[in-house]
Amino acid sequence: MTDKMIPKEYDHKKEKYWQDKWEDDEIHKFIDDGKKPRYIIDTPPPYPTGSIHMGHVLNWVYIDMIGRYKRLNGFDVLFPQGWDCHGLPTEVKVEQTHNIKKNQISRNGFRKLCVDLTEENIDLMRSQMQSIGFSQDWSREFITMTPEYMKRTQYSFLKMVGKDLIYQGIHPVNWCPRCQTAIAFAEVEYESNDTFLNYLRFKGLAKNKKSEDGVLIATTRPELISACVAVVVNPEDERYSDIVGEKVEVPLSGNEVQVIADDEVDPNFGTGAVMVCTFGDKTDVSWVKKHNLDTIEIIDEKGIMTEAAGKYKGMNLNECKLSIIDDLKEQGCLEKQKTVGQNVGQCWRCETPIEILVKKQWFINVNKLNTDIKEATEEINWIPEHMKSRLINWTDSMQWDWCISRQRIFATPIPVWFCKECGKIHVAIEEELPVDPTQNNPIAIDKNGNKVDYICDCGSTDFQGEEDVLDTWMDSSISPLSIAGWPEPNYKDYFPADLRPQGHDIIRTWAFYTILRSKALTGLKPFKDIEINGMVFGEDGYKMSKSRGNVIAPDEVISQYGADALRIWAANSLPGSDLPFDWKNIKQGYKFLRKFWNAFRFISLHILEDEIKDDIKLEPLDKWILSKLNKLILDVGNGFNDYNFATTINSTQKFIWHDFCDEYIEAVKYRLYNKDDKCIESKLAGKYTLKTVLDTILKLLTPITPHFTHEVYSYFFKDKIEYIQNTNWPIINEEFLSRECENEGNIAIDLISYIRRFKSSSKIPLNQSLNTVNIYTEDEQLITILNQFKNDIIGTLKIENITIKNSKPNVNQKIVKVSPVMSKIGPEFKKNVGKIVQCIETTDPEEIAKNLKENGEIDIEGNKINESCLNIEKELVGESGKKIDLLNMDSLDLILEIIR
RNA sequence: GGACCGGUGGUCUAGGGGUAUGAUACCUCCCUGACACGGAGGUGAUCACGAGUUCGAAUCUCGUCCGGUCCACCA
Repeated sequence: MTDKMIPKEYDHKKEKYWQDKWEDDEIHKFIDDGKKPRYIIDTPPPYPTGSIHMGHVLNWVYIDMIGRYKRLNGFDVLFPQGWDCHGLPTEVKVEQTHNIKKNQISRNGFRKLCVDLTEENIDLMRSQMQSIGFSQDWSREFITMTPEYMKRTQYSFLKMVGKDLIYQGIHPVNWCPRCQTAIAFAEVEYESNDTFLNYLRFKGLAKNKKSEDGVLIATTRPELISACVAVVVNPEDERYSDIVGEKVEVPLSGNEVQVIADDEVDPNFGTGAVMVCTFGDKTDVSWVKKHNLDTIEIIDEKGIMTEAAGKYKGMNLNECKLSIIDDLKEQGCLEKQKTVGQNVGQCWRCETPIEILVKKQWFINVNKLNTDIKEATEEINWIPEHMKSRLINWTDSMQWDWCISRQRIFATPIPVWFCKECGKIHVAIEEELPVDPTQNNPIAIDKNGNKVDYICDCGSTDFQGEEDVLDTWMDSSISPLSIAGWPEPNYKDYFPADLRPQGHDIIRTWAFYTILRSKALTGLKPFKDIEINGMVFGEDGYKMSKSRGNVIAPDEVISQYGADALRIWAANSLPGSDLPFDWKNIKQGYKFLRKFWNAFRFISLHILEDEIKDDIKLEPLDKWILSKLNKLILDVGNGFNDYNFATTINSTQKFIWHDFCDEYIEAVKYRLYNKDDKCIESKLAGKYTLKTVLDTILKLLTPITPHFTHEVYSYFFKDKIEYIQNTNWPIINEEFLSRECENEGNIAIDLISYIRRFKSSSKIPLNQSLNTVNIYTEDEQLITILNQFKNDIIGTLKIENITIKNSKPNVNQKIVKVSPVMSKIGPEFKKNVGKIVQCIETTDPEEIAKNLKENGEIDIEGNKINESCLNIEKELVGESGKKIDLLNMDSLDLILEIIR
């Protein structure tokens, strides 16, 4: 042990010192020499917004605990950190900051501004992560906007094109008019609000009677009326049976459309007649396809009405809606308006309502991969298990292919050119990656292996580079492949990853896409375990969000209570369960560390000067705490292996605070302060035990509170730094793992706390000695046990004289109550329990006790009940001497006579 | 509308066939040679509701209500 001054109080400000030391000494580096088994973590690459939030803290504390736990268990851990850079928010931020629009400067210029902003944000977030003590190997950092990462993303595109899984096509796509790009279904979120359902009269054009009234349709989107291509009714709906097949006239536009029948129409909604517009929603798309209807492009990319809208051209959607409603009213076509609730799909990044436009886009053929995805999903170990069904459900609900092209700038370019002569698509070759086709012409490799200009089959060398870029999820969905070094041939040494930790909000995106890509590119599942963490709620019980004003920044907590306290809060939870933020829990963690620090200071006073030897004769109480310690090693290990973090931290805290500090340390103090040479052995046993417990629990706590344990551990050494992170996880010592030692110790602890309580309630100061304690019991086993613990009992309680007598004191014990022990009686007597319990409760307790004493059991209608099935409450009766207290313990069958 | 998770002392929580764990808050007492930023006690829960299975249900089954999350979506 060191002679360094140990401060009276633990200073969490020292956390920074350890973070820097770890970084300088690279103790979290992935060695990769093949000497240790590898453990690969597919760390989430967050979007570089500039600050991390409590959700990140929860997710990364889990990752970090596992990483540190695995390192202590002899694994070579790859814990990289990535950044998912591309995407709209950064573009928007750049546009705001520089007050420009993306089209006002060159693509490269705009891209450069995005890169600069992203780098700044990564720097900020990296240092915030370090301030929580996360143990990433920063030499393995990956950034999706770097050329080397983009090369992998583009290569994965090439590979999937080669497997016929990617195609370009003209399809309706979800379109964000604000971002002016296509988005995937996974990026559409639904918001509910109220709107008007408008009832519009379409004039019938046939000459028969039935069609005179035409048809009344109900729509929430009258602004699309000029794009109406049909009216649909349910084939079973008798109201419309005569008009099906007839033509009707669309109000305002005057177009003639046909009334068709389709059983997807709900006759009970609105009027049971629907106008199909291109495109109001997803059902419109399917009707257009099914009935081979026209499409009328009425909205442009910016959400402005086109030529096809006639007089409404140039208006935005809302202006158009108001104007059309006015005109409909004027013409008498609007028969009524009714408020209805609806869910509007909107862009998940900017919350603008999405439109469905028909566009030429790139798609991944999801249907070809669905079976593979589900197969891999089943092979993966989901924690918690029930999260698996979310992915299965999502996969089953896939209707459209994944649209992977975006009409933006800051993203990985799609490595494709179009021949300006013949229009043929040319996909880049591996050798020219990474490439931005808007900046470079395609190349080819000639017979001699030299790079030459690519010539189209038609002979042209004039190419138009694809301006569309890839969906950001195309970058992040290869993260486990990228960290494994794919497509290097040895990537399978690092793939599939051992662990994918992530939130449940991105199961349908990140988890789904990663599994899809991994199966498509390698045929393998991307990871073995997927741990899904819950969301962080504010103190008010709702999801933390700026709009609710319930956000607490991690920095705020760290500056007040330190990163370890924050980590304890996060660790006290389970994967899959949402976790409310709670200052009380943070403080509780902080208090725990303070308590442990004080215990450490006490221990250090006693193990400072001596060499602690191993071959020592332990006292029964030492064996008691050591048995509990070994049980703790088992529990904590199981907790980490099963991702049951709450159990881990709870059982550790309970052990340290109560078993160790409150009971063991108190009971062993007298030995440590004893100057008598005769007691040297038990003193050394105490020191050995204290040292062993301290040493072990530091290791058990290191994954959770690494700063604290490194600080404490550093006092074990004089002039050098040894990292506890570089030691080994404690091995369970089977010899000490003994239920018997624990039970016997519990008896002694019970007795000690009972007498302590007596002192306390009798207002005797705890450090004042007791003249005499006589223990009376007729239980011989109990006598043996108490004799073993005699010294510790005397010492702890400062008892001058103690006797343990196999007899009764000169008083009477009265049996006041006998009650059944259900856990014993239940399983043994099953159906007869009712009678037995009733009998016990109605019989005089003294009589039961008498029977029990005489026969060793009682007989209730043939059922033999012995003492272990009964709880016998006794009371002492009789005069106790003035200075003598007689106590009857509930939990142990003994009587105490105490002379003060 | 569908799926999943949950409803346990004032608050949060463990457990998941034998009447309940811990934390926090509150109350009482105690400065004992690591710690009053501590310790010892105490009050406080018919485990959402209803029915069923069982000798016995917080625990299993079914139904209801409430909360949360995800998904779908009606024009």
